[in-house]
This record gives sequence, C-alpha cells and structure tokens, in this order.
Amino acid sequence: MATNAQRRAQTRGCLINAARHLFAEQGYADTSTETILSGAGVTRGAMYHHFRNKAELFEAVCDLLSREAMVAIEKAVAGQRGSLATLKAGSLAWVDFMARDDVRRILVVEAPSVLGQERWRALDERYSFPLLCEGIREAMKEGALQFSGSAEGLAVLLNGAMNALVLNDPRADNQPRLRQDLLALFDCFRGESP
Amino acid sequence: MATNAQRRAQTRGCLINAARHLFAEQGYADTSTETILSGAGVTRGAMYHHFRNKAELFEAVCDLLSREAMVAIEKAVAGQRGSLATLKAGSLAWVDFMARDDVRRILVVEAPSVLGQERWRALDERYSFPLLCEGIREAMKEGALQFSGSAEGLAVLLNGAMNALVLNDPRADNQPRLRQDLLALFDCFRGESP
DNA sequence: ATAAAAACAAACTGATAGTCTGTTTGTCAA
DNA sequence: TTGACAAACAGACTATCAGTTTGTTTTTAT
Repeated sequence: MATNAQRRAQTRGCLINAARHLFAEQGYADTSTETILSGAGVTRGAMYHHFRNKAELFEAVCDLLSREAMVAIEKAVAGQRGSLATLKAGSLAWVDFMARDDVRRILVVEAPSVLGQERWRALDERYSFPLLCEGIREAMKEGALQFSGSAEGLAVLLNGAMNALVLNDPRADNQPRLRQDLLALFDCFRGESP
Repeated sequence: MATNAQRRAQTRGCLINAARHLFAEQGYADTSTETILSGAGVTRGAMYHHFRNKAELFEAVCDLLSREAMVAIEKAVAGQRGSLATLKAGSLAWVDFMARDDVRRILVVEAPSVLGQERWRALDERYSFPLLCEGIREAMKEGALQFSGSAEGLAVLLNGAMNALVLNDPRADNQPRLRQDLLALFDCFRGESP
C-alpha cells in the first residue's frame, strides 16, 4: 500500500514529533522511551530500527528545531536593507525563536549535555552560525561594523551573548530591556559617532 | 571518637571529591552512584543521608568549583590598577578557569541540564556574576567603559560571550585568538579612542 | 513468483536510582 | 554515668527503563 520511503517518513515523523513535545515539557532525562512510544503510536522495535538510541532521537529533534530557526531568520531578514539592519533583524529573530520555552529547553539548556560539546557545536555550525558569520563579515566589509579582531571570533562572542540573553530569566520583565542592550551592543561597533 | 561535625564533613568531602572527578571524566549520566560510592569509600545509606539525590550531589560539586573560580579570579585581580585592567584580568582568569576540561564539562556543559535553568542561573548569580557586574559598573563610573544600555545587561551579554569562548573548540589553536578577540571586544566600549 | 531487504512487533535483560528497615555512634541533660 | 534521643551509616530490596534479541510482516527487485 505505502512505499517504504513513505512508511519511513511517517514513522520517523511521528517519533520526532512526539519526542519534541515530551522533551520540551519534561526534559530529556525525565521522558521515558515508553512514553515517547505510546505518544507516537509506535513500538519499541520501530524506534530502534530508525534511531540507534534515545540520544540520536533527541538529535533528530534538535535538527528539526534548528531548521525551523533558519526559516524564521530568513523570513525576518528578507525585507531588510543594509547589512547592519539585516544583521540586527536576523539576530533578534534568532533570539525570539530561541526564547520560546520549548526551543530554549531543548536547544539551549539540554542539547550541550545530551549531545556532548562536540556534536552540539557541530549543530550550531551546520545551521545558524554560518549565517551570523556571513552577516558580520558583510557588515564589516561595508564598514557598518568595525572590529579589530576577526569576524569569526566576533561571531562566536556575539552568539554567546545572545545565548545568555535567551537564558536570562524569561519570567522577569527584563527581557525587552536585554533586547535593547543587545542592539546597543551592535551599535558599539560603528566606530566613530553617536 | 570523632565529633558529628567532623564525620559529616569527612563523608561529604569524600563523596564530593569522588563525584567531582568521575563527573568530569565520564559525565553525569554515565557515572553511576555505585561508582561514586566505591570511589568515595562510602555506602549508599551514607550518601542518601547527606544528599537527597544524585543531582543534589552534583550541585554540591558545582558549588565547590564555583568557589574555586572565585579564588582564582580574586587572585588575578589583586595586583591590578585601574578599573578596566581589573575587569580584563578578572575576565581572563574566569575564562582560563572555565576552560579547564573538568570545569568546562561540569559547570558549562552539563550543569544547565542537570540542575535546570533556574538553579543554574542561581549558581551564577551567587558567585561570579556579581563580581563581573560590579567590575563593569565601576568601569562605567570611571568612564573607562561606555555603554548606552544598562550595566547588568552588558554583564549578561559579556558573560555569555565568555561562555561561548570557553565552549569553542578547545582542541583547535584558535583559543588564544579568541582571547584576543575578547580583549578587543572590551576595547570597543572605550567610546572615543586612540 | 520469489528471494532479499526493510520495517516493525514485543518479550526479555542488565543496570541503576532511590527506598526501607535496622544498626552503630555521638550528644546532652539530669 | 547513664539513659534517651538524634544523627550517621549499612546494606538488602524494588521499580523503572534503555537497549537487545528473536521473530513476523510488508515492500522491493529480479
């Protein structure tokens, strides 16, 4: 009835989707594979046919979320004019996406521990990081952004700054203020002038 | 023979010390409590008398490492003259300490996931963050550092930038370059300039 | 049509975090 | 000093759960 490719996509999709919501609500360690299985309407055998272990399923979830982040960023960047405005818009879009409760917990809080430092960085470098890096390089080339160090280094540091912003007390009302502070930070690189 | 306070300190110390090394080498999830117990020369009953669960023992390890970080920072800052030099020295000391393989794995990679975002932030705010915040406030007051946003916001962002630095590929030779980039970042806040 | 491979089903196993009950050791007031 | 109480510890036990194994169904390729 269904082709193998369809069956495969269907089963993987169900598992990833169920896992995504459960990991977001209960965290990785407190989500048993059994819960995921019943949530996805799939058996143990099927899951371990598609994923080597629980962590690999988690990685698939991370991949999905990262791709969604890319979409959000590209959408935000689309209508922008000027390299600095583009950089700012993209960065804010990234922050907005990562600040979502589910995304933050999975991609920012738990991913480094579950995937390990190496694979976590690999994820970053596969998706959002090149975009940020290119944005910075472009802005530096145009002179809209001046920095005595390397573009890649600045990208690493800004990436970390945004990460910290996302992690900083989402329930407090200081989130908008922090966004302002991030924009102020970008303006510190304009070289001369107010 | 020994007083209760002594026994308590002894047992807790052995557990925390054993756990510290095991968590650093194998990670939290892959270190069984049994391994910790035999490493500490202590029984299960003793451990669960002093710590509610495995995570609470991990938190005690984090507390110890954080205190050691404070010592390292205060030592580095001791001989410095000028608010900006003090800030830079303290920041580099923080980076150096956190970049240690054992410290990075426990405090930077795994702590957010094991403790949860809230308790992880609480840890930061109890130790290094106030120091960074005060350093920035001081430098801003002296005019050595100019920023249109709030000192606290800048502290959050810089803290994140340093975190990212620590996480960025420790095996590559780009670590010294990143340290230079961090110093360059500090110099972006001097307003007018050379 | 048939052989091979992919997809799935479900019982089973070893490891392990946390509990429970009981024992030893220290504390402190009378 | 002693006796009542609490803190510290010992170790057997349990429920859970990630991953394995073996067997079955469905698709694909020839």
